[in-house]
Amino acid sequence: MITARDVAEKLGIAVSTVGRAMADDPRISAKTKAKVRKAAERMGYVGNNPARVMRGGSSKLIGLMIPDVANDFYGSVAQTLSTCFDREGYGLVLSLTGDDREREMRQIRELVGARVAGIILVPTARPKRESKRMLSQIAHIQFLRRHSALGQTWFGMDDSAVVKSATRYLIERGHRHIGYIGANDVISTGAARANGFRMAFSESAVAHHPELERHGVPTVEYGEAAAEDLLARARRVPSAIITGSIHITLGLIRYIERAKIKTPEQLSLIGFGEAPWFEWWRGGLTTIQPSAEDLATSCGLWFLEQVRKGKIEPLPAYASVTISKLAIRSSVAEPMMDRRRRID
Amino acid sequence: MITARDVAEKLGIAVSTVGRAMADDPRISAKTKAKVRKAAERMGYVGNNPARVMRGGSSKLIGLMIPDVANDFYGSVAQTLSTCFDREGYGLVLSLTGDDREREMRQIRELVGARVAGIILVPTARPKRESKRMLSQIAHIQFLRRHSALGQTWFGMDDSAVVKSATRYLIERGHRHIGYIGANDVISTGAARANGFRMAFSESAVAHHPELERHGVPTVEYGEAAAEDLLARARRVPSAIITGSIHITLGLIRYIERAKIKTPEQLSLIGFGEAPWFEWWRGGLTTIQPSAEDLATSCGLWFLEQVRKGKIEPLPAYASVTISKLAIRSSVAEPMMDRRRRID
DNA sequence: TTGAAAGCGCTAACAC
DNA sequence: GTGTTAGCGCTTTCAA
Repeated sequence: MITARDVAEKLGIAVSTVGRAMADDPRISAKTKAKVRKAAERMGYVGNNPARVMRGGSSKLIGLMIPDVANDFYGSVAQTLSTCFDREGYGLVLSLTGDDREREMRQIRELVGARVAGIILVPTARPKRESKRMLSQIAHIQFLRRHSALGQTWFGMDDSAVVKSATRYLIERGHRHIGYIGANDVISTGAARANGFRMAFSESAVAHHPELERHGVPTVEYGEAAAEDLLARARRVPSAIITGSIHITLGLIRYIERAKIKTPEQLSLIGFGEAPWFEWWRGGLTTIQPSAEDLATSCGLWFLEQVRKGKIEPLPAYASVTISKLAIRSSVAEPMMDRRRRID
Repeated sequence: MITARDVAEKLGIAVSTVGRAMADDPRISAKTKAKVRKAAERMGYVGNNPARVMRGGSSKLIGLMIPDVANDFYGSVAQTLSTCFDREGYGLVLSLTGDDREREMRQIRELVGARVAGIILVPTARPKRESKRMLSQIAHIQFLRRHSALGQTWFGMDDSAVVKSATRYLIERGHRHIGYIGANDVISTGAARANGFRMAFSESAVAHHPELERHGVPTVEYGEAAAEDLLARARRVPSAIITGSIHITLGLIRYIERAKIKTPEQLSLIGFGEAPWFEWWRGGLTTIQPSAEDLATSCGLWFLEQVRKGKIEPLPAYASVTISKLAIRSSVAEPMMDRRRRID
């Protein structure tokens, strides 16, 4: 592979001159610059970033650690961030944790080893001590989920507030037995969203039934199983279900389709997340809708700014909350009369 | 950040010993290895990959260049490859081209600059000359689409065959006016799939109507516009439509939903791609289904093997075709009788 | 079994 | 305006 030295020798000048010309150093004459540029172009010279990094430069690479990328939400996040970074000449290293702390730790090690300029991460439920220590050596920012032990820099959404308003929406429509399926409390968003769910009841003087809550690992499989479990109840069968995670929403839908449950006649639904097809599913799935693009854009721009300023750990403490909306479509109806009578 | 020298000094030994111990060199005594490992662990030492690369090592980073990542197909591809690479200690650099050749060229330059070990790419319609030249310096493999000018290494699918069989499926069900919306012929998969469409007619002695074909850039917007255009015809309105791209399928569905067209009563449909919700959309969308996982897995494993063997350009000429299937669901019916009479 | 030293490609400090 | 040189952190001879 062609090096700056090759270009220099071909032109009979010094390597440093080549370097300066390529970096558009003001001390170099326009004539030399043109000469160097042309030769570099012709010879197919592309600067060696690892060498630059070793000299103390920043790596132009940013790590993104997310649970997975095969769904609309994280897909959009990756898409938005990659595009955002690309505009500033930064590349995106994609690390998938699978929500597994061991894998998370290995990935952090890889990223630190690659000397990325920074890391944006959706932390797992309980990051390992080693992960924390490694992160403390490198500029990083938490996305969506948050652990105070991982730093004070976080971009997230209004988890509690939006779930509360979705729950209130159901209560106002007459639902009294509302099921909730969400992530475990060890995940910060899981705790916040469940909390929003409960707050809606305490603020409305309608009884909250803890036995209608289900919490677990946010996967499609868990969502499907929890939905089945919740609807198999002998009494206080929920007339509506709210989900607090994208994967769980997919699992719930999978179950509803499998069990051929009529919505919203037999069951009202409020899903979580953002996918084009939610608009079409059975005439439209009402969802709690965080904006992946807004969230990722604000996070990406802010982070780039810090990285470019050469900010090292710790980054300034900063919390940004992106407001979500409740996209009202057709999956919520009033509960069936007979059932409501029986219940109240 | 802690270096090998720091560890060496703390232990009063030479850097080379530290390096060898970390690399599990057989010449180093077990005792020394243990000592070094423990110190490294305690001090939070993580080897500097850029430095290794400069020494001549490989970078443990592989570039993936795809048009976008915010859809189920490419999302799965990225997911599968990232997981596959991770197991072997390789990281994935995600570059999105947006199907734009300028952006593609810049991204290639970035990847070459980062000295990635190799590149897996879905090339744009007409890569720039400069892109070709840069790629010739680095191990790379084409994915899905293929340009002979970019090398002889390719992993793709049975584009022509599967579209042919899907078309035949419609013909056998009595459809005579079948619309096709696919990518431009400058994209290799676009040409191959359109070809399969035409072959189905020539093999079945049913007239092929070129005016029912639409070709353009494979985007949601184009798919939506082409669908509208195709269904606005005064005569020979298609009784069925096949799509030859994921994005175009999404655009077609968007139009069908917007125009409130009944499927399959008014129009039969065969989509392209793989998304969980295709199974549910209006009782099930029949689709041409390439397996993103299979495709990505075979490509990833083969490529890793080459990269690990330290293979440089040109990679051995190799073409692998992953077989797709036609997932038959409920979006195809026989054409309406009156229309069929009128047509024949 | 371990140490010393060279050198990968680049940039920045210091000449001239 | 351009050249010379040192050194980033690592691995790999070559010595011991």
